[in-house]
Amino acid sequence: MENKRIAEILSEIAAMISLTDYPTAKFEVRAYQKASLTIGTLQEPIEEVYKKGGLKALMELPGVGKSIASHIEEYIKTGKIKKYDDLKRKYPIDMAGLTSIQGMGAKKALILYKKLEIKNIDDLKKALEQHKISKLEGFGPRSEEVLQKGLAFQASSSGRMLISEALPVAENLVAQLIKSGLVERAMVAGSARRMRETVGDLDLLVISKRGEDVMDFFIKLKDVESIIAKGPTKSAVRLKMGLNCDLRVLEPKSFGAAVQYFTGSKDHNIQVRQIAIDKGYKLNEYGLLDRKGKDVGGLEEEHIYEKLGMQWMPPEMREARGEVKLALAHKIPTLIEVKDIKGDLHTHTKETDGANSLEEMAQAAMKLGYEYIANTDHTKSEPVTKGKDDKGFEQIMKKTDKLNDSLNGKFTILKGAECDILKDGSLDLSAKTLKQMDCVVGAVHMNTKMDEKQMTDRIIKALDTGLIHVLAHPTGRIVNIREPYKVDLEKVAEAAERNNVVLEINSNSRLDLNDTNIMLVSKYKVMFAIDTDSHRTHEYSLIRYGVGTARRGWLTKERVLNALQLDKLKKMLAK
DNA sequence: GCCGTTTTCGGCCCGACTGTTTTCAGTCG
Repeated sequence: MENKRIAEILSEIAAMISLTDYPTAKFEVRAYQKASLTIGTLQEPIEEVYKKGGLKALMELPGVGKSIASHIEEYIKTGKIKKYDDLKRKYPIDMAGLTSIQGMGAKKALILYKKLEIKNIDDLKKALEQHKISKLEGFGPRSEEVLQKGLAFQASSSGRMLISEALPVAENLVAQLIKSGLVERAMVAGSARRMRETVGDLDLLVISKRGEDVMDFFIKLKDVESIIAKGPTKSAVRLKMGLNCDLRVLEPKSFGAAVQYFTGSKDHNIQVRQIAIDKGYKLNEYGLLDRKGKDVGGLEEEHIYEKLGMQWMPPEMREARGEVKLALAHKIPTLIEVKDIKGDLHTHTKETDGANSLEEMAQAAMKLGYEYIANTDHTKSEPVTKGKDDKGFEQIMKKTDKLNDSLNGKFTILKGAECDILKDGSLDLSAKTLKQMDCVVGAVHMNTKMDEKQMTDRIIKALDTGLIHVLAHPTGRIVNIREPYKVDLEKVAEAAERNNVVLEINSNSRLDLNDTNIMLVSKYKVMFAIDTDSHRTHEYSLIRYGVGTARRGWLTKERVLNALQLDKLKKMLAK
């Protein structure tokens, strides 16, 4: 799976083009950035897209035209892109790495390269330590401070990758192992199976009698960058996408115990092992053994838990947050599943910053078996997104009515907006416009650097208008990129309960609310909406990560608004 | 470089903020 690498190359090309000054450069930059975003969020391996439909299929991706499609083709065929290599010779800088630091763009990176020969993050660190940067023209002590902070934030999140980037790669590796014919079973374990929001490495398990052949096959896969260790039962490799991956080959009789063991979490396993000890057993990755060393566990993970007097529980719950107690009491809740989701209440179109038309978004949702979506394009305070004013939304709503008529009730587009909650807690559209909408998603995007009380008051004031149905990404964070703003979530939940406002679990790269926040606010009588915040049709597939996050927060479908059928949903929204 | 109720050329999101300046460039959203 080369999606991440290709996305990175495209974005690096964009950065390098931004250093040139021919007239159309800035538009080219945007084109490459857009294409990078498309490939980066694609859940299907780009090689598969190409294999199925060739160059034409690539060109159907939003923002990908003839030229970028042929670059991608070149990469799939040869592992190289000439345009990229040429630019790289001109600018031998780790653009992707350096520009990933907040406060550093392509132009600054170029100056630092020319003046101080800074090529990568390590060079930057050294230059900062020696305070060389503040002495440069155009830079000052504040510049050093900002970059220092950017580096620190990056270091605190580095090495762990967003689940929606990591899991498709893991699943693709599993698919290749199964396809090889060398294994009887294969699966993803570890934190990826538990749907943790970020994962530090990938753990794969297979059953096979041909361990050495499996390993030979595994280390030669195209995804592998280098081999860290290789043996007949355990190998570890560095993947090109930037994570390490462990593969274990097991005998069938150990599979259940190994799946349990390697799924974790570590703390969960410690608790489970203690129960095994209390019952006179020994539990390890090879089996559940009685005092005589006889394996009594059985072949599946379920058998292990059963034998210990516990109910099996979804991997998402295994974080030692009380699930072991529940399992012993046989009170594990039935968690929400992807198939329970009936629609998406937070979507964008190319009217603002999306890539597809409303019709395309609706068609794609229908294909998934959804009953409805809410169209929630941006409002005017965000010119970046081409955000619309009252007039703009009147037009969008008219179009939506027409489109709904043509759909004959087979599918429903709810009228809405992702309405900015402004600095003072007021809303970015008039009450008159908002009252005409079925689903208003309120969101904080700007002026996020206020203190906790100010931010909490701001959000509560917005909720108290009674005009908001869903509070989007309630803490404003983006995983690995932006920290949450300071806000008292419990007070917000209290206001949400009072105003019948639904709290969002954003499935996109925000994963906001996250698992612990969901648990925190669950004690209030609030509903949740699991949305994808899709800006292109294929982002609907991110729903599994929102559902995974909800499951990590122990949510059942009864608490999820968009698990309701349309008529019931409408009644709830009307409240 | 992409894209098309403006359809194969000529548009394409732009204002706020910051730190460095002294009228602005770079970055971010």
